[in-house]
Amino acid sequence: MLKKIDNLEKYLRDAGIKPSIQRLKIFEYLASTNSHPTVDKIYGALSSDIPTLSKTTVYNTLKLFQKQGIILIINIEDNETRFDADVSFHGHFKCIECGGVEDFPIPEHGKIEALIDYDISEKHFYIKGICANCKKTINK
Amino acid sequence: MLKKIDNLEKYLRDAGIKPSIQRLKIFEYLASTNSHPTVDKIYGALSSDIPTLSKTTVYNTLKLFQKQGIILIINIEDNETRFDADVSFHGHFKCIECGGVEDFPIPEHGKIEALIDYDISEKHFYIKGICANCKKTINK
DNA sequence: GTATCTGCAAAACATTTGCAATTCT
DNA sequence: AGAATTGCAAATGTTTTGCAGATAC
Repeated sequence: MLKKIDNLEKYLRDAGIKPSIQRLKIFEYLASTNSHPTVDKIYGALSSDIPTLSKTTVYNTLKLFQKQGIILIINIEDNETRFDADVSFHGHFKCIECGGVEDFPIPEHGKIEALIDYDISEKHFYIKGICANCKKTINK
Repeated sequence: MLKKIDNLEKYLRDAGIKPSIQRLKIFEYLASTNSHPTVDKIYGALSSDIPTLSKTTVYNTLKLFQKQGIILIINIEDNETRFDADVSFHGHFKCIECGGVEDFPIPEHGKIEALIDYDISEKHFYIKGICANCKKTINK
């Protein structure tokens, strides 16, 4: 769960990122949704708000955010890179019916870390299957 | 750990795959290495053996293998799709120094499944960090 | 002889790069 | 003014598609 950010400009500055309009809006959008959007989705969601926005800027910004550690890149499908403003360790569930991606908590992950004696910089866990909604629809 | 396959042709047939030369060699190569190779690596490794091999066939074959459930697609980096002939649940460790990907066992994964009440079709867990070898080199 | 499989060439798509214009301080 | 940021257009790289020839049953 992403913790509430009360001062977004400060949040970015503290991460070493100058808060331009584009950067603020991109992060704000990412933090406001739990849909784990792609570059295309982010661009589409903001281009009416910032008509001059370019995809290059979305790419640049997301790359910068990741470098500075305030977002995670989610690679579930090889043809679909998604982004998450919640950098705490949690699982991702992708529905193979509707394509949606949801979060789920992973309580006892200390045990997983104990399995590896290397230096860990990132941990990812994801599951694919059929979500509750699609399951209902299919059974009709 | 990939179980030993004594009759590869039968293994493919049982999975509903006609064992052409290309398919046999591609699976054989995938099962023989623990490097989790990319399409490019697979193609490069086999093209001297099968000079007429095309990348399209490698793509087609891997897609078929995945559909029939005898390989896994490993998405760790967004610009690098890797493949694994071991479809049992295990973790992947990617070294951010040397780029290598290793397997590691995940013993108590029943607990992870219990966290999700949806129908699960695939489970993936991966970690990034610095491998033992690179750690040694860096400390020099 | 009909189905399937293979592999070339072109197309499609996502991402990156070079660079000029813009913005910020 | 000087440095960083943005955004266009072109380049790159990977994967897919259309189709013709080869192979298998």
